[in-house]
Amino acid sequence: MSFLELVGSLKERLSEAASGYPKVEFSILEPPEEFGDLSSNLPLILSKVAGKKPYEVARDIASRLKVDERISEVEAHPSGYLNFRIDYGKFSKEVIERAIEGVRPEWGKGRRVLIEHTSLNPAHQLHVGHLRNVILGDTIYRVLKFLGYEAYVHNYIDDLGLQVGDVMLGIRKLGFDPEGKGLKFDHYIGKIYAEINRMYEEDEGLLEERRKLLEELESLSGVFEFSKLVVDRVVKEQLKTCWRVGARYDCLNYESHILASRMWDDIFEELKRRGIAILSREGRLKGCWYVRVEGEKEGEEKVLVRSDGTTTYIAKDIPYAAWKLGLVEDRFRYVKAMEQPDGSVLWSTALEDGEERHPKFGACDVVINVIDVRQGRLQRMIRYVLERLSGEELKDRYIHLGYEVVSISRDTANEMGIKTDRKVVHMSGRKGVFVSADDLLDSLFTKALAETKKRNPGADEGWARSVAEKVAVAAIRYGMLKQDLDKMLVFDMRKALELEGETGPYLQYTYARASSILRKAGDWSLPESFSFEDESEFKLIKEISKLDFVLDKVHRTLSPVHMAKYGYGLCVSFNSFYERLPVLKEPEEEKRLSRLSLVKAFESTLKTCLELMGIEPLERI
RNA sequence: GGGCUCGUGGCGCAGCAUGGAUAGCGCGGCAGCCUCCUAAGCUGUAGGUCGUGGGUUCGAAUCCCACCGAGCCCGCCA
Repeated sequence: MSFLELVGSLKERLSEAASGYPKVEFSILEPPEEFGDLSSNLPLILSKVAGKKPYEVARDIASRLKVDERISEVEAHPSGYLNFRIDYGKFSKEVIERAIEGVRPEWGKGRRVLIEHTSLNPAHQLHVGHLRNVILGDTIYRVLKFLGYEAYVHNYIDDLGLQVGDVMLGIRKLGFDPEGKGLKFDHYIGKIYAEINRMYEEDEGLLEERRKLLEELESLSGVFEFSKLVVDRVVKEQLKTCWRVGARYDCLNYESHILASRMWDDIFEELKRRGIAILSREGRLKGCWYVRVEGEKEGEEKVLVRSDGTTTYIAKDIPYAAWKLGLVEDRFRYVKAMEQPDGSVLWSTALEDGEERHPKFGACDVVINVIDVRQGRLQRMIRYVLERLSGEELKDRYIHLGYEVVSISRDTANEMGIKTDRKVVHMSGRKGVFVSADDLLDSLFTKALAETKKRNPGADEGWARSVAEKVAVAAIRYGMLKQDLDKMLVFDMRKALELEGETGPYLQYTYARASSILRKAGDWSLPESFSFEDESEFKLIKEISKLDFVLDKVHRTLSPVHMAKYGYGLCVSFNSFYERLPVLKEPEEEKRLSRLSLVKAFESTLKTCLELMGIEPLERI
């Protein structure tokens, strides 16, 4: 029985014991340590409706309560709480055995989920803001996959956007070096992109040139052919960065393929017919087709089709979203684009000549779009249009997983040569103001390599480099996950390079400590019965048992912060156990084997937790 | 102007869904701990009007309202 199940069972038993009272909502929570392992506020709530003193109700319920055998003590506290103690003699065995077995809940079995993340413009390299997106999306993917979902990761390539127009114009004005001037190709194109944006300020005529280029791009001919080559090279380089931090994808969806599929034309007809898309005959939107969300005021309209007949971003997103949900037939063809470092195939949509056999993409039960909060309104609008179209409530099926942006701290901005009085500086690829993801990873690698060598004098160079790379990724991934989605992440180079305290490397270090004990233990097997006596052992067992409790929370909230905090807490518990009690040197056989089992259970649980966050467990560090 | 989000020790954050028992953690400060399973660690200590005011309640960091401060969105860009 896990912690989640224990809480569930306790709640049921409490409801039974309180059957004489009105039915109320109550909770089971963890009290401060001296009050026990679990407690319930049921008597406090009942006292209100029953008009009795909380303590009285608590004693009454305690006397009727038949608890699970894993609960050894029930106390009606004068405060009105019911406090419980876990019988670790009984609880430990199943917790440890289950942890070692690695049982996993299958809450998503039989359900298809589509996660879209990354989706950055193919006009520049990734900066740390994009990294937050990639890492959040990838972590949610890992968790949902673990929970038994049939999960697909999609990366949207906006190959017809303004940014591509900028790049094409930039190349025309600045020239094109197929070698990328010795830079990583996405870095090179990013420089052109920033430079042409600077040039607009001096020469407004360039904007007209770009408009013509965009028209040509949308016609899917002419400059489009060349842009495709550039875009694909940039995407490939961006993917290298994403792979480096452990992400993987199932399919790249190209905007040009959505356009070519003519899915929009059909949906547009339907929107017109149903009166969802409205033609503006006068005023500032004259000649445009727009939507207005019910209840919103005049002036809140969103244009779908411009007066010149071209479509806006939101219009192109509607058929794509409908495809994701299976509201329209799948008109895409698919080809194998490349193999990824994890060995899986990355597919791509195609215009024609697709593979006959391919995984079934789209048509998912749940769609999760990982996009920063600034697009919240647009995402709600897309969902609104889809709801009008399908007549279905999509709140639980079409989810915008919004997160706050990453900005740069004043200190780091100053070090980068950006003068500012403000507390933070917002990143902008267009202005060339950003912290490069590749550069950050390189800096972290260099620092981690020095640390690894310092701690392992004479170690093999290849081994040290491999460890350093994994430590670097752990640092960046944990750093991105440890604060909740609604908090702006202020990037500070000094803090980002930290490898101590609540960081990814701390978790890896703790894992290595446990691995080291198990490696040196030789042959051993689980004892008949466990012998634990120390508070630190009980605490660790309890933490281990909480894995599915935490998974449940992440599943419900889609917020990986809970996984991060859990992994950290698990390690804190282990380290305090580690510092207090010997394992290998414990003279009593039963205790030694019990502790070894506990270490094994911990190692197994932390491993799961790390893998869900995309952090490599390291046996030596 | 309308909408969304955030405000918790010097700094960075958990806790808020489901109100309750001394408000947790990391960094930084101070004091300790390596003849012992990896000190990327551990222990102790100092430091908090939970933005402000009001309301609901026996009880509010948590729920409601107002205000203040910060950020974002409100484009025929994406």
